[in-house]
Amino acid sequence: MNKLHKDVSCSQCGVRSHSLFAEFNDKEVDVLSEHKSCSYYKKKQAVFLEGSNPRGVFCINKGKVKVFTMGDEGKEQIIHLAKEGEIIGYRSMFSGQPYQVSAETLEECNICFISKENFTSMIDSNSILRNGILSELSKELNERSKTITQMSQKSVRDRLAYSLILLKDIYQDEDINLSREDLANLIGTATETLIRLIKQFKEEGFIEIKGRKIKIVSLSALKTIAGK
Amino acid sequence: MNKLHKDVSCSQCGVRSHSLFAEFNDKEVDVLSEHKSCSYYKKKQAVFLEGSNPRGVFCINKGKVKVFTMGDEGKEQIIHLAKEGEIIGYRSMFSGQPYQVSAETLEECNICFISKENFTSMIDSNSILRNGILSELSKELNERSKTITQMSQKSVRDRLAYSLILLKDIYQDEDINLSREDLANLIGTATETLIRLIKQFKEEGFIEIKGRKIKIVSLSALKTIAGK
DNA sequence: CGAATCTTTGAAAGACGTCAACATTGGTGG
DNA sequence: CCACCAATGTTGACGTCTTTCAAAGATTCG
Repeated sequence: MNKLHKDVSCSQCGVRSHSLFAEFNDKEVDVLSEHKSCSYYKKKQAVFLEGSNPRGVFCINKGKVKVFTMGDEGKEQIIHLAKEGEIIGYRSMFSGQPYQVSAETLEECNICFISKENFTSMIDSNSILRNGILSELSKELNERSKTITQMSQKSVRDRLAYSLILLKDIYQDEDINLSREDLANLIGTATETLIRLIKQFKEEGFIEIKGRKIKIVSLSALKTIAGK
Repeated sequence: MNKLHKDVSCSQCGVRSHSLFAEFNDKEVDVLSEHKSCSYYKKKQAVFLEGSNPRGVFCINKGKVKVFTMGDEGKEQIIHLAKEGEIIGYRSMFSGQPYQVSAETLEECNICFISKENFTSMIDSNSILRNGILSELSKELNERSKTITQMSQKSVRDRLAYSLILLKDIYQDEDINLSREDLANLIGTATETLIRLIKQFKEEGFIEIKGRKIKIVSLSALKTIAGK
């Protein structure tokens, strides 16, 4: 990716078709495009911070972002991994609260910004977008219910299997490329415990390790461990 | 409460002012009232079931309801406790999925039902309700993020303290009256572990026990344990 | 009053976190 | 381009929190 970032027009944006803006007509896309601004983010750069006030939403054009909260003892809990096409940062916007989570890039990213005013006016005038957002929020709520249940009822080993399946979806054909610490913070365990379990999975032949990168060899085995 | 339940008019409903319908004008309240139907639910009665298809939303007029998922091994995880004035069951409705959670009364309840058609048409025509729902969904999402973090980072003891604080809010001046199993399923632990910790809290003087009922004596001590 | 359900206690095993030491890696400046 | 340092990853040992199983009390409700 070029460090000298060029604005991408929304009409040219390859990931728009997978986003909440997929159903926009040409006119709406143009309006959107006029009102957004794009930025290049380097790896590990903050997108927004827990406690600050939302000024708009972020649309990921390229790259992956982790969304996390900071626990009382300063340990991160990763709540969500966002990839190309996803919009982040709108939840707290609707509730009028400061951000309850932080977002940080996991790799180099292009991320567009749409101001609160523009976004809310789009919602008011566009029932498809509105319904898309309601649907999205509802699905996320369901996902988080599931995560809560997992956290409280499943062993770390089971959760690792489950998370690897999730990550497969996010990284597609690429190898999974997260720091051990991030992976541990996603699963909700200590880094050392995670490392031991990764080793187990490798020895059992479910995954391959190349440095920090993880390649899933037997998705089906992982699914068996992860449960439903 | 009388088993022979009488329909309450929404205009007469004492808890409407704490609900999403608080901002409705007289006309809107009348429309709402016409389209809803009320039912009496006995204790431990199902309101809706995980896996079934949403046909509308439920507005709690009286009583408390637990919302929970069933983990792989058949253990409940309570996601939320709903009380008077709350509307439940609309999340899956928006996402077009079957219910991902079940809801069951914790005590005798009066619960009104509003059909999907009526509810969505209200949303479409009423931007205040719409924004209220967006705000509500967002807040819940934030709460669940916090719960995930708690589940993964806090000890059962800390979580018990936290949950008791929450329950104080729900039961107000009444004593907390949940089965040990429900309390364990809220906190995400085994019933036996919960019982041992309750005993500890009693011995430490934070709470009093009267049969299954729990009375909070020192909220501040619990807050210290629960953390931020 | 008795059956069923809920609650409590004990004992033992296991999962997981923490601490400490060591190994490896990747990025940076020389 | 290399060498070095800081950050990241790995391993071992140990303690403890939590679960599980089993069984005995206590309540509740018909």
